[in-house]
Amino acid sequence: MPELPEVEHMTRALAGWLAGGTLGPPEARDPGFVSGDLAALGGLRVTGCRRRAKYSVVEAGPLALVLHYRMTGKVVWEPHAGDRAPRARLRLPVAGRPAVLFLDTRRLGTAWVLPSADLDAFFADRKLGPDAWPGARTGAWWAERLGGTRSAIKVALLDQRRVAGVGNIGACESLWRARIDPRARPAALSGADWQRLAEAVAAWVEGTLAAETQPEIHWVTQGGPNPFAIYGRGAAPCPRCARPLERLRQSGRTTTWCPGCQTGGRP
DNA sequence: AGGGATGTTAGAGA
DNA sequence: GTCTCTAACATCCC
Repeated sequence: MPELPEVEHMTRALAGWLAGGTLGPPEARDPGFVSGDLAALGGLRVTGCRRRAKYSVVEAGPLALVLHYRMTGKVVWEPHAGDRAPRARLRLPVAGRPAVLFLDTRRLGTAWVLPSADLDAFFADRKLGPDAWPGARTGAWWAERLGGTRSAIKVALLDQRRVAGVGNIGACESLWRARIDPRARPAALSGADWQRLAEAVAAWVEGTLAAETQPEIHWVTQGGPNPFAIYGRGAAPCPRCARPLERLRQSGRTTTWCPGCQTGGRP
């Protein structure tokens, strides 16, 4: 599930659980998702936790642990109840504190242990663009980052090389909030469209963060009402104009949108 | 039962 | 180089 705000939330949780603590010997179940010398983390003191795009970075002096949650990964505190045995499990003991677990039922998530000095190269290899949040992300900033592509704006938003952190939900929700047609070509967007997009992405990130009230993340699939304005709502009436929502397929991903009020840049 | 799902990556082809 | 599509990863949910 995790997109930028969920990864931000989990990274903050990691910081609260790990910062200043001394790691014990890590243990991995079905460790094909881990690369690098996991055991070497044992005995190191965690100096900081930070997020880059949809990655969490745990820095422990000379070594860093990088986590990517893909579709179903998450981090929790031990003991942890309620999950069926996840396919992937990485346990990080912390002296005098509860252990931290990285769990992933599907094992699509990945963990890397690498020298801290190699972090910049690690992210450079992935060709990630600048983070969508935080920072001064004005309409002009978005126009510069995405304006040079001929792809539809929805597809451009998902391209992590242009701007990192926006996923399928964030793209759909932000375009709806900004009243931009997901099929619009970036060249067709006005300054006002870009400005609304800038505000919409920030509102999506900050609203999602504000909705997480516990250190352990709450997953949409754990039940409860759909928290999104339009994502996953099929042909329900648009919450803004009441016209039935529609779905599109763009570059292999489903776009939910409202043809009634998402008119910015309309082709 | 089958299809789709919040992500990334590689490869093919236009 | 840009862009699109497909497959793969593995599991769950409708």
